[in-house]
Amino acid sequence: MTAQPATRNRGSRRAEILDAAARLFAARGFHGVSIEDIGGAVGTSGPALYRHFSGKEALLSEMLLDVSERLHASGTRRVTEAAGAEQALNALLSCQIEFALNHPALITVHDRELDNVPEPARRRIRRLQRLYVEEWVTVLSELYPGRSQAELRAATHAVFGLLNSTPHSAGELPPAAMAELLRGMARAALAAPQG
Amino acid sequence: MTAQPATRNRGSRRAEILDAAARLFAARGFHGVSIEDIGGAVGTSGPALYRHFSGKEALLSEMLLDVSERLHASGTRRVTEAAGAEQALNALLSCQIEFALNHPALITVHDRELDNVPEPARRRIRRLQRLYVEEWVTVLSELYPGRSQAELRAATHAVFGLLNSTPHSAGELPPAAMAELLRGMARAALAAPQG
DNA sequence: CCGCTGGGTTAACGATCACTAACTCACCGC
DNA sequence: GCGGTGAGTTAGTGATCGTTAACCCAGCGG
Repeated sequence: MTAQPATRNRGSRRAEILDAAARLFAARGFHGVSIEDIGGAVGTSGPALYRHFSGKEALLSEMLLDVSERLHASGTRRVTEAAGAEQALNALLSCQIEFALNHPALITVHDRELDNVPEPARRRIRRLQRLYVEEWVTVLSELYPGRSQAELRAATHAVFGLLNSTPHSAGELPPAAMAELLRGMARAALAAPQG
Repeated sequence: MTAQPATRNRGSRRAEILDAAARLFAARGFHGVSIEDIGGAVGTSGPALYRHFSGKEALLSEMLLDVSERLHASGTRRVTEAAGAEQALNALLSCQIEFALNHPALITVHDRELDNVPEPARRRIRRLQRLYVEEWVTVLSELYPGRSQAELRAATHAVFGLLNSTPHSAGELPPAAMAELLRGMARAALAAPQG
């Protein structure tokens, strides 16, 4: 429980706080978690957080901005590296599945607490989310021409819901099996004949 | 806006409050909504709610219990009426899709706010949710023998996530098209070859 | 006309919360 | 040794919240 008291590497405390806060926010919601709860989860008590973050909302803002940026950035990178739409879709699926399996709390907070983020950051997060969705839609419309953008957008959100179900079925299957199950279900769902 | 002041049919006020509270809880979370917010949404102000509910947690309890009961009851009814596993799955899908399209706020609250429900009611709600999932698993294991219960349970949660994505893609498609899209995606996802 | 009941009001109370203030102290370059 | 800085502490403050109390009043059965 007691961390090494000396020689903490830089910024590791911030990351530790963000991690604990993500778990608490996912479990009880932003307003259901107090500053003291977060402090207690990292071994300090209460207002010590203000040495690292300017406030509770700033903490949430940074958390969601980081998630949106990581998803969007890794999505873009893997898509441009891919040869063809088929491989691009596989890359996007891998990204999202890996994230959903390794960071279920962040995934949960990411699509629940956006409107507790104050305005300057909210717009940036929403923009990154929109760009990420459009990345999926672009790949899918190349892979399945003849289907409308609206339909593909709805299908993308549906696949996100499917993949992000991991917090609800934690422990049912070993992670590798879960990853393959989700990948197969997502691919089949996207390839389903429309209407 | 102004409801007829006299001759309210019995209990309509309770339903009105539950409806407004569901929308608010879905938008801002249980702890992000105050009693005054809920009162204001139904035209009264503040503590008038205590004429209809014993408290804020009781309101949430009744809301989630009602949702769980409706899902489980209609699921059971439609499954026993169905001839064969194929039709049973279709019935379950219809139930869940209709509910997800017509009551997105209730769906959202139902899988977010369970642990804000006090203990006596929480166990009942969890039990109903578990029975509902087992209903799906039973039908699916008849339809796809050779797949483990754990895999089918994870697949069921994944399909719930897919179907309950409606709050995220509201307005992308007309409701009928959305229903057919979701049905097709869910069926394909469930029929996907495993691992 | 009276009294009851259902549903509403405002005022107040105690708890909790985010945040600030004032202080402490280990560590580190010089 | 010594000042400075990063990171923690406790005490306190103002706001907000859930809940209760006390009061009000339309409608109605007798």
